[in-house]
Amino acid sequence: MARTLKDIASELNVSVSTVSRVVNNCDNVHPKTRKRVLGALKKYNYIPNQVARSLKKNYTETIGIIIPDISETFFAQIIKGIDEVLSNRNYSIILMDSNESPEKEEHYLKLMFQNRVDSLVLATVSKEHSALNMYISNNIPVVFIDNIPNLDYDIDCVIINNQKASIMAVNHLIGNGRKDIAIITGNPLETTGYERLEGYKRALRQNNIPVNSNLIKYGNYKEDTGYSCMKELIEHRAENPFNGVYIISEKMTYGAIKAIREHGLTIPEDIALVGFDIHDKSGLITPGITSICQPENDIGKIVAELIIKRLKEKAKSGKVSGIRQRIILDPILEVKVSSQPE
Amino acid sequence: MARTLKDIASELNVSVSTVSRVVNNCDNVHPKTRKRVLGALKKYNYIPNQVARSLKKNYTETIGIIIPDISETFFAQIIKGIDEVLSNRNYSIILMDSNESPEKEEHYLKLMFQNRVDSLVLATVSKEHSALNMYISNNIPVVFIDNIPNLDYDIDCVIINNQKASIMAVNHLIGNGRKDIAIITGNPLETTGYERLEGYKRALRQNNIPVNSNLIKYGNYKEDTGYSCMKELIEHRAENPFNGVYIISEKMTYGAIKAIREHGLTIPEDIALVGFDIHDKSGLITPGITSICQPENDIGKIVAELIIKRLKEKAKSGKVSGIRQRIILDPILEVKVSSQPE
DNA sequence: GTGAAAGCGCTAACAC
DNA sequence: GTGTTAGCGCTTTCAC
Repeated sequence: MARTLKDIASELNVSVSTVSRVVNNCDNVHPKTRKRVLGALKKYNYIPNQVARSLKKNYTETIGIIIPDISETFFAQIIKGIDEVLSNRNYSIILMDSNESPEKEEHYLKLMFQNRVDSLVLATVSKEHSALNMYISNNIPVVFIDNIPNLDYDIDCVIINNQKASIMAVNHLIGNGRKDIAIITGNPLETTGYERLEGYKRALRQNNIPVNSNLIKYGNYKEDTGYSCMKELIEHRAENPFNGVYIISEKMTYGAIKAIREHGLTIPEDIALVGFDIHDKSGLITPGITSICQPENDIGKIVAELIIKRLKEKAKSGKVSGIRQRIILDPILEVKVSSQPE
Repeated sequence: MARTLKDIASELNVSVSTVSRVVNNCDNVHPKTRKRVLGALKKYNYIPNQVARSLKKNYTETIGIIIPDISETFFAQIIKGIDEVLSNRNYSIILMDSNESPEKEEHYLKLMFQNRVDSLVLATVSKEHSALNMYISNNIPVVFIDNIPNLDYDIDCVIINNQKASIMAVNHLIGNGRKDIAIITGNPLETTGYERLEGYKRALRQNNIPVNSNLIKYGNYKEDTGYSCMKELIEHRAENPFNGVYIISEKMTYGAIKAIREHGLTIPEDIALVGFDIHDKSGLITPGITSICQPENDIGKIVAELIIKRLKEKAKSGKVSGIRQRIILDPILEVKVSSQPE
């Protein structure tokens, strides 16, 4: 079973093109012939070879996704959103997990290209984006999520307003009576780290609170740095007191909470806390963590729609045209107990 | 940039085969020629077309993974394990999320085959496995994880000892003084649901505790059924009292806890609880949830190694040979507060 | 309405 | 050590 067009054709004494026409539902096939062919297709359980098709048609109906950590709910949900839209159109997803490593990301960028994905979704962790050139110069649409690179050409991206997210978080803490607010942010050379830090500073300034650089810690989004940054903050609490903290990633938030508890401090009494991307639908975490959340499913769907649009343009005009879009969604502040007044 | 072998060849006035030899590091190329070709390859930033290669070589260096829910930590971690091993060997992963739907699974099974994946990893949610025939009859190795199908031929799988998992969970509850133990399990037509339920019954019998079918509830692994099953249990508590519960999936555990809290009951005082696949490294959930855990990373790596082995066999003998392996790993019981004596 | 044939980009057997 | 050639399975143009 599942042989080639040729097999089916010679079985029925028709030409491959006729069989191909039936497979692809083209007209100009006699109803009788069609019926015969359809029968044989069924009988031999024929399934077209996408590889051959791709080579011929010069597209693969495949899109690539490179993300830093599939086990982060944020990315998993985005993938689900993309998958929902794209799988209906018979696209397949090639997924690679860079594990926060720029080297792996670069390797994967090549591997994806080698696979000739029609389009790429990238949550970059790299500062160096020369490997993207092959996509750009070959007219392969790239859509950025989460982090966006600093490039001298326009890009498509679907992100949230990161400054706004921070302003919401910090204003909320201030509104609840906290003035000495620390932040655990990401690498400021990445847009997410940078923008979220900027928003934090802006919010403080707007409230006439001086920015204390000793209350700014830089992690790498992973749990252990959330832990170590918080530990440092707590250990220097005498010189640099704080009673609120804002942490810009899911896993760092977990690590930070762990550190706070280990030091016998309580949330929110000693430290009011706002996290990021905390999904605790069932309310299992006590106290409930106030968090900035991103509309992952929307992001995924919008990414998919944008890709479809770019691919259509390309099919029409031969190249990715249209003005690149920065689609910026609003973050959501989910208020729970961790940030409430004492 | 990134053109074809032909382009490079005509640029240098050599044949495509020479260029191909250089690209593939074959010998029988004059060092001088090699150098020239290498230079051109670099200059034009040549990246081989995997699609053409796949068509010619009759394998794609691609493996497919179909799972029911990428946002479950269990599956995400398995994928990371597989990826770690396979990406080093230049394999790419095509991922599809069936979202617990048998229809989607079947569709994806076809789509994967159409993509001519070299091998398939499947966590099936279906009772009907005829779509697997195309893999079997075309000698494409399939490795099952999590759930295994009831088929009349041998299969490769990497799973945990599900009966043992339940026995550990139930014995632990009994050891902590609970005798009236409920279970929220999965569909008993699936092996995970069935085996975990069997283990539960066995453990009770071994302890001379009668099985009360009113304390057995069937969910679908998702959060809302964990919630509704627990609700039912609690509402019929007068007739069918219980003071311990064992829940066989991550998300159902979350749902169940939510229901327990909403009814004003406490864990472990009113209900001692053992969950499944709960990863709470930072100890955020209070009380800490005692849980059966699976060694996901190991599972992923073993799956990948098994695939490599099968693919090697196939390369050698032309077909997937060797006796199919059921690799059964031990579950781990992580004891926290939720199951401790009052 | 149908078939013949070229060709997508590559590999590999064979010839020289 | 290098080139020529056939062909992987398919789509599509062009004849008829």
